[in-house]
Amino acid sequence: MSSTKKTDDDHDSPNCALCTANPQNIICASSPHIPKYLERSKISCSYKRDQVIFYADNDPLGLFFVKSGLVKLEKISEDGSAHTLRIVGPGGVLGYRSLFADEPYHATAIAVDQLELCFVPKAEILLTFQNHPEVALRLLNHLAKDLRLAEERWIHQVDKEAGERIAEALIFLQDHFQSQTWTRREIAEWAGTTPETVMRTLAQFEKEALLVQNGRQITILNKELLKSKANL
Amino acid sequence: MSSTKKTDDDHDSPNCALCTANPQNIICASSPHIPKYLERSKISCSYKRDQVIFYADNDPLGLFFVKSGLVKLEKISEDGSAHTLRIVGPGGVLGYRSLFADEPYHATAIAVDQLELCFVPKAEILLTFQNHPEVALRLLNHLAKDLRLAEERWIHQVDKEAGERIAEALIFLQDHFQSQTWTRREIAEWAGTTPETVMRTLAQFEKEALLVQNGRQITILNKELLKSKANL
DNA sequence: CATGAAACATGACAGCCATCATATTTATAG
DNA sequence: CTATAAATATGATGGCTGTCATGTTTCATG
Repeated sequence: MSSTKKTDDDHDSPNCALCTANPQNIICASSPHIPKYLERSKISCSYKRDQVIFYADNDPLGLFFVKSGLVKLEKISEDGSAHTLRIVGPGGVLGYRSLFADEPYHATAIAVDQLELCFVPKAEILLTFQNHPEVALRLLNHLAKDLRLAEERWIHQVDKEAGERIAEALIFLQDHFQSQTWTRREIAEWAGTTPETVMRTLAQFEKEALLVQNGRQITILNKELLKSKANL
Repeated sequence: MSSTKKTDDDHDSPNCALCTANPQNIICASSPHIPKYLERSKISCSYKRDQVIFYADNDPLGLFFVKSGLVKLEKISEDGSAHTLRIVGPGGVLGYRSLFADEPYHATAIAVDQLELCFVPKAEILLTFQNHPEVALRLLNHLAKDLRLAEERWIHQVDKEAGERIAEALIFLQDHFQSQTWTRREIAEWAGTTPETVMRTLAQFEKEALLVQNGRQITILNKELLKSKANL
């Protein structure tokens, strides 16, 4: 939705620039003439909390550029429990792993709260990569960092105790998405545990004066001590 | 070491072709004239079991092309326990994640057994990427698949019980590296558990006639049942 | 061949934490 | 505003599996 609604076709609205809103987005930052190049194919979309952008096992449609809001990439395991693999915020891009791997999505993308993004279809993206290899190289760098992050979180979730993982989750979520609040379940799905364990641990941390809870608002009082609890 | 040792400088030995041995290697398969392009900079190396190719936290030196043998990428967590992230065999490439991310290695590369590889220094590789972007795109595809694999193994190690993980490990290791045998510790480090649990589980699987142990040689008798034990 | 080290094997124990149950509070929608 | 669902909170329980201990076998190396 644009604030100054000129036409009901958001396609060509100047308010829906991939880059005007987020000049730091990884694609557009790669080359100054990419933006207008992609502008003609992009489609604005908005989602409410818990709505799905794409489902695991479906084929990739293109790339999604997050304008505002957060998206979580969630994987449901055989026994039904959900795990949050990554969270993408403003300026971030969604769907590039599947596109490059030429594989179906292996996780489901879900809006954390009110979300605005632009979609550019696959064919257009592939054309862009051909004409601007530097864009692909930029994403390559991003993907390589994603792999490190994934392998690090993997090892932490296997090795660390629940309390350590929850402390680490609290610090990470605050560092990256300050203003956002999370349900106990969402924290659990990020930390690789259960909502019950998150609650008990939060109560314990509060008793130790590491933080204060006020509903979903968690204020960290002693970040250094919390970090040491996380073994960071 | 080449079998027909012409000079003590293995550099230009035709036996040390990146591609002659493994025409399917991901770099050389991308373009027919890459091989001779890289040939002049490559250096042959050989390692014995448990020798280190590179250490975590060091800066990337270049790319390693595996000619024969296996390399495991191992991450040691704060508490000292080791986790095998990936295993790279003949035709595989080592060190590309760090190179693309422009980050230090985050895992240590260790020879599983007798290992032969070629090293091409970083500067040469970067030059190749500039002149042959299709090579980078090929690695991009590989990296995207690596990320899926990492996220899948991550979720499995967090969710599944030790027995399931060990069954999965046995199937994976047999499917990919048939001839190789592994210590109980190596299986544990791949499956995310301890040598003791691996032993107990193997004994149990043997009692259930799923497999036979003969020292380190494990023969799978009923792969389908083992798969169902792994929830695959 | 000898010898020390590493791998293999098995038992006992304990503690972390997932699971289930139940009650209360907060959100959400009609 | 009311009703229904979801989220929060807390207690009780049990089992998986990591840890430690001990003994045996195998391996590597001089």
